[in-house]
Amino acid sequence: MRDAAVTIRDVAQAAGVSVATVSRVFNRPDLVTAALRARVLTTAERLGYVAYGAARALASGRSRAIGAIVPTLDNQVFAVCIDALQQRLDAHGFALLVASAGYDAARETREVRLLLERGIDGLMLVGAEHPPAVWALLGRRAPAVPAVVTWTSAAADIPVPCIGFDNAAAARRIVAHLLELGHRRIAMVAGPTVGNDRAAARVAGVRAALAASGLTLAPPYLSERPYTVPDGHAAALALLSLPDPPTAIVCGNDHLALGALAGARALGLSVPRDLSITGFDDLDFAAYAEPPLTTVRVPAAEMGQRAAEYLAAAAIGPAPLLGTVLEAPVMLRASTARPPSRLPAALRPPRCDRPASALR
Amino acid sequence: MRDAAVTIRDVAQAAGVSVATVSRVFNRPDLVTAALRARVLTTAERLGYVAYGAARALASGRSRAIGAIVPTLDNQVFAVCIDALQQRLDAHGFALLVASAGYDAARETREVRLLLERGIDGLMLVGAEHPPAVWALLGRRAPAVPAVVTWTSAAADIPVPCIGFDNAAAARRIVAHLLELGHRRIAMVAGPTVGNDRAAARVAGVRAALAASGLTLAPPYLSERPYTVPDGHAAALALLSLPDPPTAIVCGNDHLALGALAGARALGLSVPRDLSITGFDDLDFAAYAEPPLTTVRVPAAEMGQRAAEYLAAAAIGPAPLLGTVLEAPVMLRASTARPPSRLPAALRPPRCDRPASALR
DNA sequence: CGGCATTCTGAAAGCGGTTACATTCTTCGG
DNA sequence: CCGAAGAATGTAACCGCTTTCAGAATGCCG
Repeated sequence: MRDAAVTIRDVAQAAGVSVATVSRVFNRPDLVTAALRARVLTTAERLGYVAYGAARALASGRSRAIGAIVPTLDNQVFAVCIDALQQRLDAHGFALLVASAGYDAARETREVRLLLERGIDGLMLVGAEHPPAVWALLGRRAPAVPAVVTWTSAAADIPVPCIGFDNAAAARRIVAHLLELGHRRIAMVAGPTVGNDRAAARVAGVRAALAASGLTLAPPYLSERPYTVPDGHAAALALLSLPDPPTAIVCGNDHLALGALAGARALGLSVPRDLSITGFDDLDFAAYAEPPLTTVRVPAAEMGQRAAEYLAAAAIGPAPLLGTVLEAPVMLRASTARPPSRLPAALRPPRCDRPASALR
Repeated sequence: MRDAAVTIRDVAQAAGVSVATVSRVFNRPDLVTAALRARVLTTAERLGYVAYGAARALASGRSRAIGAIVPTLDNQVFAVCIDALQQRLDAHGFALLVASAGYDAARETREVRLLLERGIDGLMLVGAEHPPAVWALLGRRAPAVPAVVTWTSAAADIPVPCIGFDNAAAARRIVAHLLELGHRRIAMVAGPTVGNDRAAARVAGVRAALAASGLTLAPPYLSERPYTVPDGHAAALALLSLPDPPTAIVCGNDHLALGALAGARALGLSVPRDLSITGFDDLDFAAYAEPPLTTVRVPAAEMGQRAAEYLAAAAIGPAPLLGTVLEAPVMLRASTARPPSRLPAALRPPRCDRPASALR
């Protein structure tokens, strides 16, 4: 395969020095005389020498590669994080191996193993909830492979530092906003909570805020749906066809909220006049939705950057960080307002003198 | 670093066999007796043995890793492609190294070098236009590292296969649709075309379609903007404040279109009654925008999958593929309609008896 | 101008696997 | 029952680079 590739030996020979010197020119340039260094560099350039990472990793014991596993890259919020992670890692000379686990614990374990096999020097994970096998795998190498967990701040029982935000608190704040506006019938369309501590924390936060006002959250006011726009649409339709429809719908993320917005529109409802809707993530379409979406801004890029800084450092020496809680502010926009004083016309039971189709 | 890591030698010793046998158990299991194989596997499992990729790569000459460089992961369309690429690669036992080049040729060259250094067995690139250094680097290893170029179908002068679609044709079709509806004043908000053959091809396509109807495209009807929502907003505002505003705006991607939609709304225009707007990409918010966006569906996931299949194959043996042109259908939705019969009220020059603010 | 501390540079031993080749063990045909 | 072909396993030579250690070159001081 790499038959004709230029190796360090070729460079050494062409420059009339030893391989050790060539190696030093690239790794510890300060140890080599300026003149020699220049000669080697020139020769290397001329020959088109590209050091072979595998050999380097094998000899030095570090791969200068970091792994990251996200639930999916389909969701822009994770993609943004990965983008930031990669750029920052790049600045430190690390490469990024990505894998997506699709919200599946078994697949995640598999990916961790694969990444470890690749000799990664660090690993970024999303969320606090991971199969025990993951932690076991991580600890196997000695010393254990440095890892960070993002998207969460609850560092409770996990053996690695967190760089994230408080999902529950953010959910609480957005519900508090709704309560202040006067809403009492507040429903939630959550993401799937099994194996997903972030989704669960958001539900818990909503529930806590409601409880503080003597309200509760339970099906059918609480529904769990995959994080997609069509699911948000369907969920909103279901909620709004309830005999006692909510005046506000809290969505687990912006995709669900965008769908809910469309659902409300399909029913002839005006948001926020007839119904308030909130999202979570603050993706770039959120501020430009119709109406602009009140949502929680998730510091995706910043998590990526901080994770990169931490992992780059931890790959070299001992880890200087234990936990970081980032801000996740509520972005108040036009999709929330005071609840309507009475049931919106579009939701009222059909009467004989009006076309029943309004309810569809 | 990897002091206490379990090596193949540990497994061999514990299982009472030679390292060669252990290696064979994992790579050519058919060459080992079932009984022995089982014994080795059990021992490996018990010891928690994880083969070290770097050593493997060094000894075998292949890293089983593929690289991918995209302009940015911020744009969902690329993230979707990468997600598909990774999943498919995973099925073939390959890992994925990603990097983003931020539409910057120098940065891209750097990333290619870095990836090559990592010993990748294949590389996915976006678009046909790349600095010569990239091709040089790719050919340096012998045989050359297999590469694919996505997002384009114009395989003209590039030395690697393409898996993509015809940007110009898609743009032509969407403009044809507009022309059929009766539009004559058609403007375009394009992405930055320098160093970006896709953006340039879209402009060319629009121009070709217009030319076929005796129309032309030039500033101020043509403006280039970064691919962001706010830029689409600003561009639409600029276009609509022209003395002779367009009745349709073709946008280089969905982000620009979403911004344009918001811009039109801000001016009090109703889309599509007063103005038609089209996008490109068909991101998941497009169908749920208000109004739903007429756009071109870019086969992002499919390009990722096909690139994975090709690269996985090419990494093993000779490449079985030369070029694939995928469909990029126009999705007709509600953001396009016949042009208004006369200048919309909101765009008419202010008169003394109406508030001038309508124009802002 | 010699001796010693200080730099630089080179030789060579791995790093943890893979794999060509040698060796040993089976299995049969003659 | 012997010998050879064939199957299974072991031996050891790399893969390309880093890094320790020793030796050569240089600079400084007395």
